[in-house]
Amino acid sequence: MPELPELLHFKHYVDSTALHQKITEVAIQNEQVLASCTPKQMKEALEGQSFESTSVYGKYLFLHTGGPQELVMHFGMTGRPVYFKNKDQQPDYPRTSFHLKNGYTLAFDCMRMLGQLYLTDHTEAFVKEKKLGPDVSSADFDFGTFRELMDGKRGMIKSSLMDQQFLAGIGNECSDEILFQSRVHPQKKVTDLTENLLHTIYENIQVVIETKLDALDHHKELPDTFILKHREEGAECPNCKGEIKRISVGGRSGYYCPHCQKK
DNA sequence: AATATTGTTCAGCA
DNA sequence: GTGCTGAACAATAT
Repeated sequence: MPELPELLHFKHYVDSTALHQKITEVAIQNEQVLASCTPKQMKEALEGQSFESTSVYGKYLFLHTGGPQELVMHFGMTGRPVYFKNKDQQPDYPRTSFHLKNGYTLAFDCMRMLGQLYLTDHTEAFVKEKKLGPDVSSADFDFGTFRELMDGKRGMIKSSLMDQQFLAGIGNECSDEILFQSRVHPQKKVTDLTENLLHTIYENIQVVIETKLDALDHHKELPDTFILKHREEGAECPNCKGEIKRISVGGRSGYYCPHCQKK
């Protein structure tokens, strides 16, 4: 679930809760989620520090401390940050918990344990090491950049959108929505896209991310015109009332409307 | 009981 | 090198 809109929402959540509080203890419930350090290193790097600010790049959330090391969260399929005080608000699957001076805890909650925590001393070096493409929510990500990148692609559009080393932040659900809004078949070859369609896709990347983020931040529902509200086989297409179909693209299930989205 | 789910990574093949 | 497929990772719901 966590794609760029969720990551930005998580950023807003952490920014409005867990900042500027001394970390009194780091409790590691499951070592498996530590991707680049030992429990000891994690504790030594963060205990006594505080989270001062956050930033997002693609599907990674960076929690900047005043110290030399910063924390990086990757949420896998089922992760989320949870800020709570009392036991009855404690999430079900905390894998690492950051206890704060004010009595609250910021937990890295991750049911399926595919999420990872990293320590890094440079955000930029981390992004480079992961070979991530441009973050699609960045102001630098203009149409020229997008078109130039697409020039070098030979595969299917849905796979390309989801390739984090190509573009950072778009996952399975967002790619389905971007392509539905653009009326482009998920398996259409990038080389077959016209300049016009490329521009439509580019615009819809922003529309989908902004709409999803707005819905998350303000507890609103997605518009009924979104395929994400009808994302199951046999559901009714909100545009033509035809049947939504499921296909496998790049090893993932893609949902689309065969009538509205032609190759 | 079998299958699908979300994201990443890697092996194997064209 | 690129792209596609399938598997593996974990745990849950249907």
